[in-house]
Amino acid sequence: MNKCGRKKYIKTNLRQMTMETIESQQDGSVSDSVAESESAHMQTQTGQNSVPTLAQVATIAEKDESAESEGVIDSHKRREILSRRPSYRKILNELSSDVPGVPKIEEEKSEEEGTPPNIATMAVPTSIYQTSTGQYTATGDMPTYQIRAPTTALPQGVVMAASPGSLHSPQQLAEEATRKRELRLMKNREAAKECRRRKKEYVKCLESRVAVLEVQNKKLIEELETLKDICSPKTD
DNA sequence: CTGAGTTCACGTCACACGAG
DNA sequence: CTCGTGTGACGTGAACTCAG
Repeated sequence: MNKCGRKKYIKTNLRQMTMETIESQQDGSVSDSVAESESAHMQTQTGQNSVPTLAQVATIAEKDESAESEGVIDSHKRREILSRRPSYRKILNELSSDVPGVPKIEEEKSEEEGTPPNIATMAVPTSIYQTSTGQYTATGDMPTYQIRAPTTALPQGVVMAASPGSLHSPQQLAEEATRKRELRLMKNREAAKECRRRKKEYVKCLESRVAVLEVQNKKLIEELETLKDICSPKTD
């Protein structure tokens, strides 16, 4: 518990710092160009994933003090700023159109398994699911939509759609609402997993691109030095 | 060994955005 | 306009590392 508290403290402050950086970058001119957005986006990414150094943490602590004196900063405003950035997939796909070496992130859905596309999100989970209300396994206290859903490729929403005419009593309506919510949560769960996978892929792509560009840069510098040597007058 | 710090993966919520 | 999807943000737990 304390662990988490501390961790949250650091994480939250780091995030805040990152956001402040973004805000200061975009200050006055909310970026409408892709390039600007990209840089801001990248900062967030690295900010989120990198480890704060001691100095950073110290800075964070200082910032936190001032932040406390200011009170709670409008998180909605930050959200707005952050959410206007293009998704990393868009960025990468734009990059890939410019740079041939950069692969696109497509909705391949691991086609090597040869599974129909609509099965991907529907793969009936055999592992334990965790919800905010507790845990339930595939064999245990499963949500109704999983129990009833046959293992077909049909989306569960379709499978479980109750005939509209049969939903009259408040209880049935409540059940339907719960079922819809569970379904949405399950889909979102899967979507989040897929999203993280793509994000990792995206980061790897960027890292490899950096490596390539560094090599390229090094070569160009060497070439420049060589040319300088050739062109420079050999007096002395 | 233990506590603190870090990293990673996950589930959920909120929201933007595109399709119909 | 509504709905479904993608993704950033957030909170959490587990696993790992490391200094004392």
